[in-house]
Amino acid sequence: MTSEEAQRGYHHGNLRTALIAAGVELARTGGPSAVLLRAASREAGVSHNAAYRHFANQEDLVAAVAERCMEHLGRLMVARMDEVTERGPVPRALARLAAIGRAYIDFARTEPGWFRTAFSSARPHDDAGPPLSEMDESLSPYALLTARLDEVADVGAIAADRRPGAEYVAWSAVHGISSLLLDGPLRALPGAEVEQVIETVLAGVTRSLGA
Amino acid sequence: MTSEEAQRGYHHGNLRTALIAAGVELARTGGPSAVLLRAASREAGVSHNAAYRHFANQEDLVAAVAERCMEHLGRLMVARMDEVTERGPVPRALARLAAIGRAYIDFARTEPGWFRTAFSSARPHDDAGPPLSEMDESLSPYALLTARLDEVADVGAIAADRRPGAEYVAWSAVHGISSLLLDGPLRALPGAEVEQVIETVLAGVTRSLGA
DNA sequence: TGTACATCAGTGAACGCGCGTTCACTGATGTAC
DNA sequence: TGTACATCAGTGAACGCGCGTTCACTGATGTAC
Repeated sequence: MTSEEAQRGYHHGNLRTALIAAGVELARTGGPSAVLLRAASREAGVSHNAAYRHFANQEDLVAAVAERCMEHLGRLMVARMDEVTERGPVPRALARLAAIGRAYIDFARTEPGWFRTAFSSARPHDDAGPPLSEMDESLSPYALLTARLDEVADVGAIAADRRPGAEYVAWSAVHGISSLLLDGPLRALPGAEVEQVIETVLAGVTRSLGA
Repeated sequence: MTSEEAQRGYHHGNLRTALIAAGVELARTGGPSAVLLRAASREAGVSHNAAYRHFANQEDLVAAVAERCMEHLGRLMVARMDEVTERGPVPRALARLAAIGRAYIDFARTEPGWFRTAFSSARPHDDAGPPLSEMDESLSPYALLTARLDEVADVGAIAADRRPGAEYVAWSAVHGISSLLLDGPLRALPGAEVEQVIETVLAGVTRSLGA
């Protein structure tokens, strides 16, 4: 049902998918404010009000595009995590944690439009209840981070009293440096210095865990 | 010269100041994208193209407004820092550092429009050369942070090898939690939990210094 | 002190732009009998 | 298998909106002599 539908082609059929794909491309270059109904329709080769058959309004389209951007981020994190080659349990767990942090930062730097879009309309994170989105939960950056921290705790590389709230410390640092490199006063920092700053921040996170 | 000018009133005279003030109010409610030439002119009670006598274009106005927002942030940081009552050198230095971090986060939460605007057009941070802006350097959040870290180092509460790059670790964590609370999945977190998260992050920063 | 003139700050009308959204419509697809 | 009909997906024209920016202008301010 889903897979045949996705193959059917544009002119009749999966316009919703096509519009989201077009929106993702617009977001890539121009960020969330470039995700316009008319532009996406144009890109999809369709009249500019056909979109209303698939989205209630522009906000709806942006939300769908944002979800795809978040998925892209999650996928990069998983890919980088899986590349880790360390063998010992402790080095491996720490390397996997660092890898997803690195991926997050790299995503912000190489795909700033997607990064900004992903967080422009993020739904609130609710602990209970059915998910508000259709996104694969295993690609959620937050879920990935939690799993990594659990891993680190499992191998005993983090003091028990430092596990609670560790998500926020790690996420804040990584999200913060990403934002500062994009929008902040670090925007024009030369490449070599950027590398050093990233290393320092990631090391700071590890250290704050008491590892 | 500057002070008489600033008192002269709107209708003839310091329209530039009036437009920036109007822009700051617009930014407060609607963020950087609400800082429009026509809206600011309207607010200042002037025809919508009078602004071109004082600003080259809209971007110019936004940059001026952003600078004022950054000043507001700096002022809050200084005020909170000066409220610290701790007496011993080490607790005092650490409390002053935590106070500016708290102020930064509080500013983001209570004045999200200003916070976003401040970072929407931040000029690159350059180490040498004349300042690109007219902003009082002593109100620069970065300068304030550096001074606080120096203080902490001076009283011996931070290992010498951890001082380099400490700005980035602290700033990233504080900026990150601020952004996540505004735009990220933490947006809808209940107030009590927010307090706890902030405490955890600030504690993580202190810990990462080895203090 | 008075006058001629340049300069400066603001006005009002107009331009073109692209957007979101709504309307009545058309043509294709699917379904009941 | 054929036919009538409902439903669905897309069209094309139009609306109103507010914006940035430019133009020729006017009236006030300041300055040289």
